[in-house]
Amino acid sequence: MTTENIEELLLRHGVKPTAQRVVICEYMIGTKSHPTADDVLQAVARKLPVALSRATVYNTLNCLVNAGIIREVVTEPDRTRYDANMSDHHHFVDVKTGKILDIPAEEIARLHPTIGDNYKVHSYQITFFGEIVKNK
Amino acid sequence: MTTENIEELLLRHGVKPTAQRVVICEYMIGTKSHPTADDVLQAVARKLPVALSRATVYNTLNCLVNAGIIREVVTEPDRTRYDANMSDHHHFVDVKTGKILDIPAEEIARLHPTIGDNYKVHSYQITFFGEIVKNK
DNA sequence: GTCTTGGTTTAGACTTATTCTAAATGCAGA
DNA sequence: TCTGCATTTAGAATAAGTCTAAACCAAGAC
Repeated sequence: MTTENIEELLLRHGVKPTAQRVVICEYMIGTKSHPTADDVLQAVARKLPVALSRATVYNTLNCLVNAGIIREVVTEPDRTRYDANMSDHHHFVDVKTGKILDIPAEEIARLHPTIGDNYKVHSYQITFFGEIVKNK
Repeated sequence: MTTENIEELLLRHGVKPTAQRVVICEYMIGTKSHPTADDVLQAVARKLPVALSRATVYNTLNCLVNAGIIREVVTEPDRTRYDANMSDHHHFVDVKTGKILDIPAEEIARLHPTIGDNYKVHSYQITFFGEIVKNK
């Protein structure tokens, strides 16, 4: 994706495309990994002519989340990861390497708690976020 | 559950039942909430004749997790919650109050992303933990 | 072109959850 | 009773993330 396209993407979501935001967004769109804020800082800092502040990385990531351009992934309790894949999908965490893979929603049916084709599932967790309609 | 039963439970799982562990485990078994380590400390500290150290609460909770007596619940990125309900279930987070409810696995089918009987689901996330068998 | 305004970025201080450390404690077995 | 080893403790250390106040900068007003 070109820089101009990134700028358009940001504008379309109501985010003013500053240099920092463009380069962070570009990185997020271009990676399939699920980086932490610190990963983003490491990867992006050198691409900017000026110093990039940690606070700006956090600001920008939160900004992109609020704009609906990326989403948070909560798999570990001590750090937030981010994912620019906004399609309907879930996550598979390799407990040995910590690697996180995207699992398309339509593939879920094949992933039975016992054994899938490509994955051996030790455990899984479904978390719903929403509102209680009728409280017992 | 009586204190003797808690001790037996701990022994059965290979955990030496010290006074601190018994009282923490008892609290976990007795609550349906999903307390943080700090919640546990607040609730349990007064029940012990001696001071209870924060480190002991963390040690004990990790110990109970490793023993398979309780499990971690990861719904927020900045704190770990614990759950003594070891049955096959998932979680519903009320985004307004932060309240966490247990959803039995067999009830999942009724919880469609659109609307359930009792819950309005805004979003949900499934996270699998396991090993990659065949890596593409 | 300059001035003003409001949003953005910055460095560093701060907060908060969790882990680490080293000393004190206390049970279990000899 | 003595000894050894796991457990507990208080407080220091670590690390993710937020806050703050000052500097910066782009866009519109004049």
